[in-house]
Amino acid sequence: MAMPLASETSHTVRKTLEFVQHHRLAKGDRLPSERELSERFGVARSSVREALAVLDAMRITERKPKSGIFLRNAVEDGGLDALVLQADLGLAFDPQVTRDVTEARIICEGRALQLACQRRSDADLAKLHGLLDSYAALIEAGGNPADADVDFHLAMVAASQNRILVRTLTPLMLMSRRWRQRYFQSAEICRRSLDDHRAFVAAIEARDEAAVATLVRRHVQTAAADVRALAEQGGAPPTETA
Amino acid sequence: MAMPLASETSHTVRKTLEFVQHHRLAKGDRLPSERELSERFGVARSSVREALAVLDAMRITERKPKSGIFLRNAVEDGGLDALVLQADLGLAFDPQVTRDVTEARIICEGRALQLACQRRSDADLAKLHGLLDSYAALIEAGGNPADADVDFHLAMVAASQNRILVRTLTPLMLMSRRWRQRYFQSAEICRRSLDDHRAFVAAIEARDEAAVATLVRRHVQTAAADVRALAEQGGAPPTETA
DNA sequence: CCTACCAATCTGGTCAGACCAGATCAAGCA
DNA sequence: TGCTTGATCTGGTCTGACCAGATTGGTAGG
Repeated sequence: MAMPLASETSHTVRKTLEFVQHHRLAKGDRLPSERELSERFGVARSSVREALAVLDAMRITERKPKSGIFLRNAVEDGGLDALVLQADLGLAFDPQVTRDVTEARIICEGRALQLACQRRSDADLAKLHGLLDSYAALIEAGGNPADADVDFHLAMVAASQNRILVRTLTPLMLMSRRWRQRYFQSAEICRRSLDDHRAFVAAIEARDEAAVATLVRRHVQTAAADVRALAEQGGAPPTETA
Repeated sequence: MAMPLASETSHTVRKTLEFVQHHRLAKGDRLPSERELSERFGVARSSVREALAVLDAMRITERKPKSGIFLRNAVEDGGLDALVLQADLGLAFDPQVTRDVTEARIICEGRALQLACQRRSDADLAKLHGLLDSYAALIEAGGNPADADVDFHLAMVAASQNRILVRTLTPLMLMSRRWRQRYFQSAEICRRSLDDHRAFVAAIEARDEAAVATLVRRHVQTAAADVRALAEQGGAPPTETA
């Protein structure tokens, strides 16, 4: 799951965002016309329009009829989906954003898991145990658990019985998915992650809200720190221009 | 602000969502083909494709090449933007959703405003005072403060210096915007809202985290209760089929 | 009667070109 | 200089076409 983009439309969305970033366009700036973009990107105008419809829906661009296409927000000020898109596309990120994401995750997930302690059903617990097992198996097999990690965290949040919290946390999880894909290449880190997950399930099973709150803070902050360390030693962010 | 939809594309998005709702389509169900939808809606296939691109980006639909269009999620399980869309379109809502939104808002906004107490700058404070004044003036003039209310709350959250929290709360606020538009027709409620806003600013100014937390809980819960009461006395939800 | 295979059909993906009407802007007139 | 006006540009929408893979129904073979 979690790969929203498909073929030419996504290709054009990517190209457009890269164009914006490359040309340092700011809020209110005007983009080239649809016709020029289609020529520049080597796709039909209809494809450009589909991409722009998506960017419009994300409040990144604004198409003023008979006038032009304008940047409504810097990409980083658009909706959360825009940030997920940016992450999926491997575009550069403002470091402040990653710090803010970490903080927001701790707030939302922390409280969500406390609610999960209160409200979890036996079915929720069974599902978590199942996910835990497949998570362990995946790591054992040497796979990259980035996606499974997202699923696991969202399943825990779902035990709060609040679907809106799940939707709220989804983009926050997906945004960090790419970063963690590198991060999880370390077997040591995978093992530690698995241990944390076990602790999470145990705490939710015991309805131990205090333990869960502490776990969330430690788990998310540690992960963020590790990713940051990786980024620094790995040099510049992955702006991989296609 | 906060009116994302424009012309034919939005029209088709709306029609499509209405189709899904009317036909009680569930996750995994298949929609009619693009060609059939275009005929049914009386628009060109290209317009249908733009609308589908948007719905795809919102993870509501999934277009499987050469196969068909499938419902990835019930509308209510899509991204938060999808819910905002649904609210803007005036489509019916599951009551559980409104309860979940309230809870999520209390969690996120409560913590965000505590952070705002710690981190607010003088500029933040000045901006809040400014918004407060125009809010008061708007109510005095008999205008509907629904949009101004959204702006005010987001400005408070922005004082937390965490842009991701702002982005997270934005859809939660926008979603309830419609409900509150009716709610704010009562002068009494407007006055109470203004008093609350004053209290918010005072608490943030005094960096009183405890007061802010209490205020958020009371403010949001009261508003939700009032809206619920309105909905019950007002009869069925506004499913206004165009 | 059931299975296996194949061709007509359907589907999304993409492209090309056309028309409209309002916005824009520069040239030309007053 | 200032204002009008018309050529040009822009997004919005439609029509129609081709491609290649997915689907499916019917037929031939077991």
